[in-house]
Amino acid sequence: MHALQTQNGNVPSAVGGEAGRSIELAPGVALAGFVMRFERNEEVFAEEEDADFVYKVISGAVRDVRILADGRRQIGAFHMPGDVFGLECGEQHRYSAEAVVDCEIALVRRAALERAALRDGTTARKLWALTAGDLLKLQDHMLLLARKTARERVASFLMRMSGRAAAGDAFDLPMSRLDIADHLGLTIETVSRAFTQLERDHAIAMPAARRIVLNDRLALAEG
Amino acid sequence: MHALQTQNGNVPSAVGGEAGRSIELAPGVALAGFVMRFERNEEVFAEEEDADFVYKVISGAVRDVRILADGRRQIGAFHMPGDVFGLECGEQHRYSAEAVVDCEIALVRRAALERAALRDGTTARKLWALTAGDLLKLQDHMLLLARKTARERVASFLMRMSGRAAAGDAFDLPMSRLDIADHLGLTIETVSRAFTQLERDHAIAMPAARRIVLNDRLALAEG
DNA sequence: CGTCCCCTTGAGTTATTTCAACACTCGTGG
DNA sequence: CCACGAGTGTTGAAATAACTCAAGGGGACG
Repeated sequence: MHALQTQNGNVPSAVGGEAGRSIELAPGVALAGFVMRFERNEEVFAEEEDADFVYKVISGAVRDVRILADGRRQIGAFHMPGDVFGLECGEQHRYSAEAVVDCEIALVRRAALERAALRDGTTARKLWALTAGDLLKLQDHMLLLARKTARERVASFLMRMSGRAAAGDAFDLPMSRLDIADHLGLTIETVSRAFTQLERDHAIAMPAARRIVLNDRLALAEG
Repeated sequence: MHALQTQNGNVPSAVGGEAGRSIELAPGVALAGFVMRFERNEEVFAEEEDADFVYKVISGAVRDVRILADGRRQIGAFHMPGDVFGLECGEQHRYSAEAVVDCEIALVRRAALERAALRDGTTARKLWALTAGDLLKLQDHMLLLARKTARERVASFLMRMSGRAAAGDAFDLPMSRLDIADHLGLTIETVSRAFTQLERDHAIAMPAARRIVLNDRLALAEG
């Protein structure tokens, strides 16, 4: 089975004891689970795989990926530390999830979560709130994909990835230009040019390709 | 308050008795509600409005709309008869909903639904399933917006709107080319050209601008 | 030191948008 | 009955944003 044996033959190492470490999936919703390490580019779960677990990023970053028949790739979202992902209402995952960099990820059995939700209305509501939160984020992203220019898409992306970083703060992007392009519906070249252009316009500084310093005026470029 | 008094001063007419008509929101989840008529282009609810009701299309069609500061418009989804919409986890609607054509829409008080869900785990799960279903649809739409060509977007859209109609069947689109464009992230001209092109290639026939007859080969154009 | 991977940049191409004109339908009112 | 205007859809021509193809730079690592 997958969580203990990935398709590429790796055996991700369990950390913190297989048994009963408490994982907080939402405020006030903590269940027994365990933590595993995943290497850069390792698959956390695959499309069509049974959704037996729910996941939470402890450290690192995760992308979820879907592929069109002819190879076109789309990254639906990046999951950062603290984010819960892979929570499905149906029986199977509809997309695959991969570690962007080396990760620690907590796993909770979905069956346990479902039981808790069925017993307790408050837990059920928080579960629903998780899915509803994903929906809200996706709605914003849809607007970005449908109506924003390349420059605006990259600016919006940087604003989101900066998290609580203020103007003047530096932060690191864990993902490659290709990942960003596949998330924003662009090509790597267009993403690269947008970065260059934002830097030229003093909306950001780039001490390194993946290290970003924000300027106030980036917010204006968001559209 | 909105459901009884819309922003444009109209008073939508209640139908079937204000009190206690039973509305089925999901299989096995039926609550007391009432039915109202909305005219073409009338607002069902507004962005930022308190989400006091959950809605179900009885007849007609509804679009949900979000507007960017500079006027760019995006239609997140069309809701057809049988679809539930406007179900929020938070307190406010994040987008507005408008009648595409004259509609009959059932309303259920959200408070009643929340109470039912809190009491009964099965109801809570079905509520969650509704939101999760919206999320799945939106994920497909995201892929369309991010990675498909204009022709593929229109073909995919027609496949979805055709519902159970088979090749050779005709069906009517309730919405304008502008609505379609704003749903697919295109301009009206590009949408119009894609229709013309699909007809020229015998993927569809168009007895009228909004009346479509499918051909098998439309599926190939989907991408 | 060489190789691989990732990122950037330039030049030419293309899909889509923009701007403009025109056709069609449907009410309304003369 | 016809003229008129508003709303909607189609088409053409020019402009442009993003893509494709191609080359080269730089860091990490064996």
